[in-house]
Amino acid sequence: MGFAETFKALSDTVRREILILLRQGRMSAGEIGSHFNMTGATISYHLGILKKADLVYEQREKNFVYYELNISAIGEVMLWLSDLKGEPKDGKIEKA
Amino acid sequence: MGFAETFKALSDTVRREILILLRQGRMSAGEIGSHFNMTGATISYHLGILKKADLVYEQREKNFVYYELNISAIGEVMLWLSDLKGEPKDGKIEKA
DNA sequence: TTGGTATTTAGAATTATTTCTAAATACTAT
DNA sequence: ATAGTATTTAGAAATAATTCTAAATACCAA
Repeated sequence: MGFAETFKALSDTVRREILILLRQGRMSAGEIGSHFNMTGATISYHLGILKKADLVYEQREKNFVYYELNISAIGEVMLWLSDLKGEPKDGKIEKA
Repeated sequence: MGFAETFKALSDTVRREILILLRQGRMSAGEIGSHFNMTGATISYHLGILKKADLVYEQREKNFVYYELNISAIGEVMLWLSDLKGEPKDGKIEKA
């Protein structure tokens, strides 16, 4: 999975807003873009980063591309954080 | 708090490794640096970013600066993620 | 096929991030 | 006060990220 990619994806405000939009359900690239004051090319760039981070996946239908939240990837990030919060365990090896 | 700053801080591998080191308890800047193959100046730069993101706080003693995890900031990130996932915020679980 | 809509890719400009060296600051101890 | 240790700051170089315009791809409909 790669936490670097995942946290990097989450570190951009536009991308976090895209994820929040997708809480309501899947949405086409165009509809996502209509919520922002940026070109479709830029939105496509951000969607690509979210997809590479596995935070969303896409479904192609007709000539639309729909994006949807990948809940389980979010769960993995939460696990990493909860482990960070947890009590120190001797000898435990952590992956960054 | 600012999630942009927080996720940006978490998006760098060195900084995530620093946080994992700090699970064991507070550590001076120098000791943190000794775990990495980078100059003290670079470590200081990363510590500054973690501090601005509120992920760590510092305690000055003698001529050492100790850094410590800020657990509650990690909790806030987890809340944001759990909200994205659509989980109930309390223990309240609604059943039909 | 031709044209239209949806989306992505390529390339370039701008800005941000990471890292270093060198210098500065802060504190300790003699 | 002087020297020594710990850490940060400043400035510069290299790399990465974000955004745009223009062009390309993909798919549908007549």
